[in-house]
Amino acid sequence: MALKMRKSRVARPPMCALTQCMALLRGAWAPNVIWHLRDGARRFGELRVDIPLVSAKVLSARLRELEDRGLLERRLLATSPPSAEYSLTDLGRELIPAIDAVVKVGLKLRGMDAELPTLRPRWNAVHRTARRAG
Amino acid sequence: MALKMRKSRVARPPMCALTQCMALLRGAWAPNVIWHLRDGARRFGELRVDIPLVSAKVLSARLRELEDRGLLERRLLATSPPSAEYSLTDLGRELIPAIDAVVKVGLKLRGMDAELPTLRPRWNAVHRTARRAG
DNA sequence: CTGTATCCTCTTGGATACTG
DNA sequence: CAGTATCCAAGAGGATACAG
Repeated sequence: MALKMRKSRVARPPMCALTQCMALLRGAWAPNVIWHLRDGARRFGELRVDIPLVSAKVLSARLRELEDRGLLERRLLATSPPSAEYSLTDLGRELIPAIDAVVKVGLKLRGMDAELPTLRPRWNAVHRTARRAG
Repeated sequence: MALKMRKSRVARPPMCALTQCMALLRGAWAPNVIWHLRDGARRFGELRVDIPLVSAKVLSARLRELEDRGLLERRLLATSPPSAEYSLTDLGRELIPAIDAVVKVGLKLRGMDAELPTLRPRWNAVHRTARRAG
């Protein structure tokens, strides 16, 4: 064999931790939800305004998922029009630094040159439903 | 209205930067690929060993995607069994801190209590193909 | 060794309509 | 307001076979 194999350069803990932690942030919206809860509780409708392109169904699904994983808590409010508040748990707050790092990189990339090369899986072509008569 | 709306708490730049940057890391394997290239070039087969559960097709697709986005470079080697090396571009290297933060959080979560609650979309139940007669 | 092609499944996400 | 239900589309990913 012409090349000698350079193998097992990483002891594997980082890989698993990365995959597992990324699994917590799966999907297009989970990080955004956590991000918008970083300063305190928000209500369902508020999150829909914070994250304009997300549909009610997906936001609902993400919130439930993140709740199941113990990253956030749901609190029913006994108001006249019934409302709900979502807030991060301590576990959920642990993810803030990671998301923050991603945000920083994202900002830096646009700042430097960074085309962020036409990456709009389709989150640009939608825009119709989410912006409710705004 | 009983509650006053607390809206536009975020000026929106972070949200877009988050989404855009997360789009660069889409999928289960893109972050792992970048992570395993952080110390230098790796060949296709080496990456398959580094990231044991990834299939050839997906690894190929991710590599091409990341190449298209300018995050890594592919270099054909004129060896007797033809081989290829992948290495991060400067742009790709920009993402290291973000991934690093995710890894750190992942490690901390397992360290503290963190069940990382049975989150194995299916990356645990596979294991058959990727481990080639290991 | 380095991929690609096909086929198939599961997940994510959107649109719309509907309930409490 | 806060969701849920249904239907549908696109993407991610795996298995297998095959090509350069």
